[in-house]
Amino acid sequence: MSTSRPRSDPDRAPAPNRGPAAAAGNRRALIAAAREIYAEHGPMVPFSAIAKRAGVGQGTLYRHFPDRVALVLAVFDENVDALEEALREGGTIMALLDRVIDQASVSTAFIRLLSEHQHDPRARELALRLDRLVDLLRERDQAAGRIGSHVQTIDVQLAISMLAHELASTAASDRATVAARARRLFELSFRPA
Amino acid sequence: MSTSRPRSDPDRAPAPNRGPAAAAGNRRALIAAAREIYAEHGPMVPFSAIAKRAGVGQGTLYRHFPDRVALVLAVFDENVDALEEALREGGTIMALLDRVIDQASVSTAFIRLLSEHQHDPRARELALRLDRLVDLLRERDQAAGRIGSHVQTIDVQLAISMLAHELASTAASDRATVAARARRLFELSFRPA
Amino acid sequence: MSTSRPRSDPDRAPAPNRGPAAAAGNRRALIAAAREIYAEHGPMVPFSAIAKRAGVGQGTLYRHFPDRVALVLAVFDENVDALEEALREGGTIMALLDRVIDQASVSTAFIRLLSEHQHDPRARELALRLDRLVDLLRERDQAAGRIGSHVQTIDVQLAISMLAHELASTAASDRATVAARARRLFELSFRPA
Amino acid sequence: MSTSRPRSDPDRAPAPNRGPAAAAGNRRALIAAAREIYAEHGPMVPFSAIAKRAGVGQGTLYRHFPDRVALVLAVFDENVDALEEALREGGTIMALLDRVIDQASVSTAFIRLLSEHQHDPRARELALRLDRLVDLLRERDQAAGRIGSHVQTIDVQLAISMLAHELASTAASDRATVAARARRLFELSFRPA
DNA sequence: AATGAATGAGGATTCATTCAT
DNA sequence: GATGAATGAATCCTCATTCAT
Repeated sequence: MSTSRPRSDPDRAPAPNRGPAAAAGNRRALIAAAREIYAEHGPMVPFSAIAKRAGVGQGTLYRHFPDRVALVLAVFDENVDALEEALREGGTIMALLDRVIDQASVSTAFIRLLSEHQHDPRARELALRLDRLVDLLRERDQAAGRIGSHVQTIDVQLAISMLAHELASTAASDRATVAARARRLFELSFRPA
Repeated sequence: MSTSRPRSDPDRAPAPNRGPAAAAGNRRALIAAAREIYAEHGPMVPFSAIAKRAGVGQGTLYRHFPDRVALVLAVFDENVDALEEALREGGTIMALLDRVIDQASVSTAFIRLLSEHQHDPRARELALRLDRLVDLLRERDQAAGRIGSHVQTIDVQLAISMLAHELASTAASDRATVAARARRLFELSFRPA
Repeated sequence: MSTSRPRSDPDRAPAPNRGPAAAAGNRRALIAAAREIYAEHGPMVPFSAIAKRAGVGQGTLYRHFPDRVALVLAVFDENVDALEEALREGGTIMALLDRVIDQASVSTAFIRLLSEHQHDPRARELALRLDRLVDLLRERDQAAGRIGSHVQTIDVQLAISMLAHELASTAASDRATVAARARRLFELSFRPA
Repeated sequence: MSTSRPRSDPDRAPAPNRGPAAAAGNRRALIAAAREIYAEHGPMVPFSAIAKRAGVGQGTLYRHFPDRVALVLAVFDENVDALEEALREGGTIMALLDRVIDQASVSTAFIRLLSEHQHDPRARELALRLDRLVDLLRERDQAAGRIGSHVQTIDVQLAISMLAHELASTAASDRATVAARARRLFELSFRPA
């Protein structure tokens, strides 16, 4: 019956909410919120839940990310940044798989997105970045004899995709076990003859 | 306040199919419709779309299948029947994977169901039937030296699950290619050392 | 998945279900089922629940009672028979109230019906029978000095109606208490000055 | 499969009323609409009818009142405010009954609610407010000799409840007559010995 | 005369998206 | 720039009623 309107979710630090500085902060908060929400509830959460978790209004969410695609891409974009940074020097295919496993919820959201919006140029571009990274790692692994010469880039991409999908539909409690099993299967697939 | 709820205009087109004979036909039609719809649109289609495709009313769908779980299970149940029949004599793990590929859409709907309703006894029971079949094939393959002794039943189950998930989110036009690639990966995983 | 169709609710004796003898039996079973169902679940139960409870098909229910009105009237008709029989000789207004209390669920269903279908001639006729009984009792009570001369037939009817309504919306566990309180209020209203 | 659910055609008629100012107005409009609708059609009207009457969308109704309980309570809450204000000084039990009669439709909706959601704390709390008012009036009436010492608070509550129920199921045209009759019955019940 | 399957309108509810403030 | 209220289409599900068998 109260007529007063609390502005933000109480369990989140109150942020300055105007001006360009705040705008950047909101963007970051939204991406962080999306990570959390996707990890907790999977990719089917109401879009509005992300705004609430970020402590901003719905309008703000839409201002920064015109649709779900834009948001998921922004989230995954950061992941690819991190992957590139971490793996460019000395990384391996199996280390990449391990990362995918660690980031299961985000990976999944992105993989789902890719299958649903294969033709969205924003998605293509991000997928391409990932492809280039995979390509680099594969060549290096093969040169070092860590994986067989039969392995092609597309095989690794497929492994990543299957892994992400599988983890997406695995109960949190079983994820570690499933991840280990799946990892081993692909290790066998990739091993040198 | 009204206790009675009049629902429909009495002078409508006459309904053509009643009685227990039609009921069995409707049941079959609904399962067939579910197959088609799942193949075309994935497992998230409105429940009512299945009724429409089957050419029956919503109520008929609910009469036969009180919820989505019941329907998917009925559909997949038939698949397991067929799998058992086809593979009991002389079947192999890879032949089973090939079947899963052929039945991708149904397999997927079922695999999804399993992850969302892990504790539903109806789902458990059907999963168990599949497990037993996998177990049989694995033992036979190992005895014949077709797959390595490192392969466990759970590995095959995982392969099936990943395959189904992957195909579920693959555009129809790419499915054959993806299926072949994935199949090869698992063949390598399972090959004898 | 079973295709066999059990014909009747298992917790009810199987009745011969064809022919004129069965027809009368079904009619009685339906009325009895309605009593039970109304007592347990109030007047809002699905009509079909009554058929199920009676162990007959939906069609049979509709054959005997074209609508809810017809059924409720049939049920209450029996009650009025009993009331007349019990009270014609030596009955009193307060004894009538006591009966209404005992038959709370049926009384309620009827009272509700009356307010919703005031103009249905079948309902009018039954209401009239009740009115005549009330009238008889009131006159006798007044002649004996058991109730005041200010009491009119309509006052008693109103008391019955209010009592029935109230009990209809009282949790089963509180009904006895409420009934006793209400009874006392009307006793005071009716007492001779 | 689709993760996003596009809902509405983007080129539609522009919506006129947004923002917190309109929100308060809408809330008031919804409560007013509920009053009207309940008066006209009783408490069983589709929830959506209230939204339509208020001239707002369904979502707006649900935003303000997550369920029927919340709405009815909001409506009746205002009534209790008014009752307290009007009767705190110099009010009597019979004046309270008169008010209940005037507000029959709302009283009914609330009384029904109480019986169906006896354990909802929101309902309890409001019921308690009413109880306290009844208690105050009863004591005062007894001190002034306007009602008998046999009258207890629960008797008055019961009278209110029965009155409300009765009026709920009385055709509008008969309500005044019925109300007067019922009022008199309770006056007699309460009068000093 | 009985059966129970079929029907579909309609109520409850959710959420993607827009936009006045 | 931010806010969050408003919107209504769409989905789920229930049941009164009909009617083929």
